[in-house]
Amino acid sequence: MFKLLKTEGRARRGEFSCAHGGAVQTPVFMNVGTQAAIKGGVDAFDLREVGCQIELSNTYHLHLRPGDGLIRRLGGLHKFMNWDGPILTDSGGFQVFSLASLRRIKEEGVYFSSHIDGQKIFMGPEESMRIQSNLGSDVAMAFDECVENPAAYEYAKASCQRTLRWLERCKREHDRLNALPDTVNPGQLLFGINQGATFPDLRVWHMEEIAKLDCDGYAIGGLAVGEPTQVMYDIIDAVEPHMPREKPRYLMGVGTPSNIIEGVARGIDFFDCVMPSRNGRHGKLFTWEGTVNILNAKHATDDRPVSERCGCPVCRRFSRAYLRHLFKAEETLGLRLAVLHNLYFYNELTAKIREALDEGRFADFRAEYSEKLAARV
RNA sequence: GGGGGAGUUCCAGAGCGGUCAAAUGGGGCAGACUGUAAAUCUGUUGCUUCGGCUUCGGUGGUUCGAAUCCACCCUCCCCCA
Repeated sequence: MFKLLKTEGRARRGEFSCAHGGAVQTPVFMNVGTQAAIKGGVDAFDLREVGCQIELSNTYHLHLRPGDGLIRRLGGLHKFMNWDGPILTDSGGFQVFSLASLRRIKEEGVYFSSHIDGQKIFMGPEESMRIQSNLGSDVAMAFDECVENPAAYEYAKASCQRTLRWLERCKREHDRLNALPDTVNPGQLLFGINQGATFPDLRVWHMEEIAKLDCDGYAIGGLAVGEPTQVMYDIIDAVEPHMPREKPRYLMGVGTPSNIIEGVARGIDFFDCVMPSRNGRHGKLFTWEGTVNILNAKHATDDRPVSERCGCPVCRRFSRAYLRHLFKAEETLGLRLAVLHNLYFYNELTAKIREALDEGRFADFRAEYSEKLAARV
């Protein structure tokens, strides 16, 4: 399921397989399609075009609309969105954070009032597992509480203890569902999620506890939610030595191109982030030279592509002037092209990281790009 | 020819004696965005050597003080002939 091919320092080069993917090459960036679509008008065929290896969708959102029962009846999420590659589903734990004003947390689970129509929705570990089972994703994420930073120590402690109890319930329900005769994807894997806010002792304790549950992979959650970047790196440094070496590690929701390089350097294999799609829709384009704001006046007459060294379908065909025009004219084609470019960049970034690892020069790669990619050009 | 209405900062459009460099939209310029309630949100938008200076169709006037009141002129719109 996960094969560690090579290491350089703490950085890892690996291969991950699941029911819909022979070998996902890691480190990998998962392309985010929350509602079974990449925002900005990008579909499953486009995902192939931009080099996506694995897609991510969301339990809470698909449960609300169109409903996981419906998706199950229509043959599962892969068929529904016509993506036959690997899919990881986030559990709804992030919505405990992002929809904080619309929910109440109890021991049994979380009571949401739907952000769409206010309807009362209960989601606990078992519900999240059932929904993800109905979706038939290849990797289900444990239902957790993503705690906002900065957090009070006592709250973070009680929360990660509860998240541990929830993981035990997730595991039990997940195993039960996988064994049912009519399960959509009986090969579905389960990843546990580490929490503990910015407190190294909580993080390490929690990681050691969840490691005992023998999940198929382990994620670090609850980062990039308010704390300074250096604190995020420090927490990864603290937790990583306690993560099972032979299992994939996923840093949830992260991040900027340089966050990804720094995450790899700290032993992370999987990443996901809305940044390439959201920032793309907002006119911010990632390149090897730094970030381009295509809306800036200086691009109005620029006939060059967004990046001379980018091989993406957008840079091969269109100029900065044209892209800027599309944004200014509010043509949705602009959003689509920007998102395609950014996803291509993120997928290429991880491809280059893998290449560097394969050739034993990741340290050089990191030194060259980690800061450079944060520049604005 | 007669009657009525209107001209405000890039645009639309408030303001109708001082608290007006002038509301609010739009446009322009810039910024934010990290397991997506986000094609969203925020700032800024006359000039300035930061003391002030020049703006509300034009000219002249009333007033301590005018985008706001008066006179004439210019332009545009509507109705009647």
